[in-house]
Amino acid sequence: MAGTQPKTLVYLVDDDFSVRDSLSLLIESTGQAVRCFESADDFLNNFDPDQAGCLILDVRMPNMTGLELQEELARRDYAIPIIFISGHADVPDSSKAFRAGAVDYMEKPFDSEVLLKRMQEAIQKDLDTRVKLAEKRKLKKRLSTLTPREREVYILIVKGLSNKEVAKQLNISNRTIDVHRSKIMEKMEAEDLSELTVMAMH
Amino acid sequence: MAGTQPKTLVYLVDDDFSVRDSLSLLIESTGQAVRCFESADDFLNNFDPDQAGCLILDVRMPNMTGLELQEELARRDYAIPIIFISGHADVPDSSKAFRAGAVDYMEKPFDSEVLLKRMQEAIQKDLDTRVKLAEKRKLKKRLSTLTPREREVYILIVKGLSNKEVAKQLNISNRTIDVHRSKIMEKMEAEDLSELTVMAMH
DNA sequence: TCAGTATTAGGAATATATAACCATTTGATT
DNA sequence: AATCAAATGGTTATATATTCCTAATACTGA
Repeated sequence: MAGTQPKTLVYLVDDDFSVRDSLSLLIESTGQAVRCFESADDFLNNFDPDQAGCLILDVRMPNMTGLELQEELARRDYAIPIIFISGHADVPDSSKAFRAGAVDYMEKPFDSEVLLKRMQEAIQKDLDTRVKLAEKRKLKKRLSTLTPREREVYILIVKGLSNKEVAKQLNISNRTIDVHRSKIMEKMEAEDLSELTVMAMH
Repeated sequence: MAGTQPKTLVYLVDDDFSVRDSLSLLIESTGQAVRCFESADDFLNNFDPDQAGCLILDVRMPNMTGLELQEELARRDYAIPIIFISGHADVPDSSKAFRAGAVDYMEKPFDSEVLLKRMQEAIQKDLDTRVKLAEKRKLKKRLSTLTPREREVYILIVKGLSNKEVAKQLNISNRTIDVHRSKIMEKMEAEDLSELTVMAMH
């Protein structure tokens, strides 16, 4: 089938070939697909933003470091969970990574079991994030189909106002609110007020 | 006035007197109240769980370490934001602290400005958490006043079912649902269905 | 210019929710 | 035994929401 992707993909970025080789073998032994990159730029030019998974990232690399790549991804609003691997103890780097949302920051050599556990955690985190993001986008898309006036009415309705109160607030007739309301329910694909209220909370 | 507390309080736990002395001076210079403890046990025996603020915590201490204190507080469901200060670079400790929710892990000597910034961030985080927690408790308390049957009806109502549908589902008359519904709205202190729905989402 | 959409509004019929009365049954507490 | 809360149900009336019809005005894009 065209466009078929593995369910999840682990990106592994490290300038050291032997690390890429051994880690990719380790990860693939669990049945998890991996794609290796030898530099941050290599990753930036070839990763697929729509692919769910996680990023295992070396801290020290020539040109762009792992932390710089983390910053760049944040600038692009690409929130893939990152597990840092570092050959040298560096508390400030670790703090920076974690404060920017890293899943973990592990020193080499590290326990393979722990890495695989973190990897699973990171992948699950990404899947959860993507589900929520998809929901949000769907709602945003529906919201964008509302006319300006409908949006005004929408806001007042989910605040809990009755049609009558909305009519008074906007100084137009009840009948008009009825029309707006039914259009809103239709466009937002809501069955009832509860659904609409839940949508409005995101 | 009896029971008056400073708005926020910074707990400072470090076995080194000179650190307690200089840091408490630094923090108090910003107008922020501080309370010092020379050990984790000293803190555990004397802190006030109802006091909003944050915890600045030394990692290495005799008896109970900072990380052990963090674990103990987690066991007690006491989620005060923690800023770790450490004299020795230790990436595994840093990772452990962050993964357990620490706000930061700073190496001595550190920039005073950064510490004060983190402190403000941590205090704000605690205030936010406490507001949300208070909301949750309020709703939980109201929920606990519902009878079992009312709770059943409540769940179906916030799912978006109409009274009629709830009646059919529970196989009782519409009238009874009317009664339950009005009791529920009264007990939950909700003005309208929207409010009830919002409450149910927490 | 024509077609479509947005915003406005009325009437009428139906469905649903809310409030104010009522009463019965059951089970627990005093 | 008396009392109370919980759950049940009925009647009546009013308020509100939903759906069906209608149509005027204004603005926008083909």
